[in-house]
Amino acid sequence: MTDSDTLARAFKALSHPNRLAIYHEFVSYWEQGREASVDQVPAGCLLAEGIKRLNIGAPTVSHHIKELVDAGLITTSRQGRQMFCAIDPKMRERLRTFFESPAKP
Amino acid sequence: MTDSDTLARAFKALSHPNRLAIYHEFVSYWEQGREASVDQVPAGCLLAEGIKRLNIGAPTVSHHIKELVDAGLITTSRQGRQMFCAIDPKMRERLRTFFESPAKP
DNA sequence: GATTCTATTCGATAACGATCAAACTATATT
DNA sequence: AATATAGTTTGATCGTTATCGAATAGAATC
Repeated sequence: MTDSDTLARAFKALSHPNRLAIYHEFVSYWEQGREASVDQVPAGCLLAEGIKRLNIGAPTVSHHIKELVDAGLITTSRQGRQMFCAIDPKMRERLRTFFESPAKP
Repeated sequence: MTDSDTLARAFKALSHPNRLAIYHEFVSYWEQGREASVDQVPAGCLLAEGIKRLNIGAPTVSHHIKELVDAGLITTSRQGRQMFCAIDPKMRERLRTFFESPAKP
């Protein structure tokens, strides 16, 4: 897959309002945790407090998270029956530089 | 439209490889032109040399450009029968800051 | 081991989007 | 006026996707 396709795929993952909201929720946790050395966010916050406002079901959230993972935007791990999601800083930085001028595609 | 929807819409416009390529072509021209005080790019480059490699027809290019405009990523103007496209620097900057950490959504 | 909790997979549906060919509009050239 | 050029609109097709309910899987708790 070309670098251009990688970018397009990441943008596609962020192109849906609900998925963008989920990603942004993870970003918030991630930034809070930087000083506390916590870089992983329980996905439970999605189904419980966080994403409940989105009014979408669990299968849909699962689908969206898979898309974010496949696009390289986040990573996941597991502990027990909970899933943990973390922002992938490399992809985030790659996307930031794309919008820099002069661009480095 | 909320700011979040604005972002999602911009990402959607960039989520298709061909549209991303078109946008990026405009970015290249825009950056070259900065020193030369030229901030507008002839769309003719699309149909002629530039976008010909994409192997898509004129109606599709027109559709894609409209999407980029509607998403606020570029602006267009006209001189005679030619269309001119220019990057919208504000939206570009807005997207760049979205990927900054800490994020300012 | 039965139940509960968290997440995933499956199958279906309904909406959306990329693309094209054909027809059309507007501008420029002759 | 006739023709050519640049882009748009329309209508259709075909693939993709967001979403759900139901069923499933795995892990913790009782």
